[in-house]
Amino acid sequence: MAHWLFKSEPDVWGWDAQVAKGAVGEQWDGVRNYQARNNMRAMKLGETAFFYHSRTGLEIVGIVEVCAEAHQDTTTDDTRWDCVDVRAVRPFQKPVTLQQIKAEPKLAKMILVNNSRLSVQPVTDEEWAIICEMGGTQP
DNA sequence: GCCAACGTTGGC
DNA sequence: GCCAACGTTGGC
Repeated sequence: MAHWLFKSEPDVWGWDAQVAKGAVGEQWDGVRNYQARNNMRAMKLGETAFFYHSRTGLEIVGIVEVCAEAHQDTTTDDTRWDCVDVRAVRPFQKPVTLQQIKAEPKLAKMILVNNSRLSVQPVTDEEWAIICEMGGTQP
């Protein structure tokens, strides 16, 4: 199973808001970038992803899972834009900061480090395992 | 709040 | 099809 990473500004949509949605989850709407959209289209039900707080958090705070595969983003009539639904799975015991990620040589290839502007991105199995360990949670 | 990096738009 | 202009993102 593939792994992913979602970014959001916590002021707009943060981990707490995601948790409040419970098992039903919520669509990851508002993405208006083809690369990010294509990544969401590639997601399969049950695949897991990191939840990253950008701009005012700069840390990975928990894990979400895909609970509905790609469908039309209902916040727009523009049929180009799809999104998946995600629900919170569990928080990290300890958030993993961008600084920590940058300080770990094995994570130097992460898109998060090299293309900070892509809001939905793939994560390799190795990166997934390392970051889960850093966050004190099961992969 | 600033500004570099990036993606998109639109005139030619 | 090119590329300058513009808008947005996100780390600092």
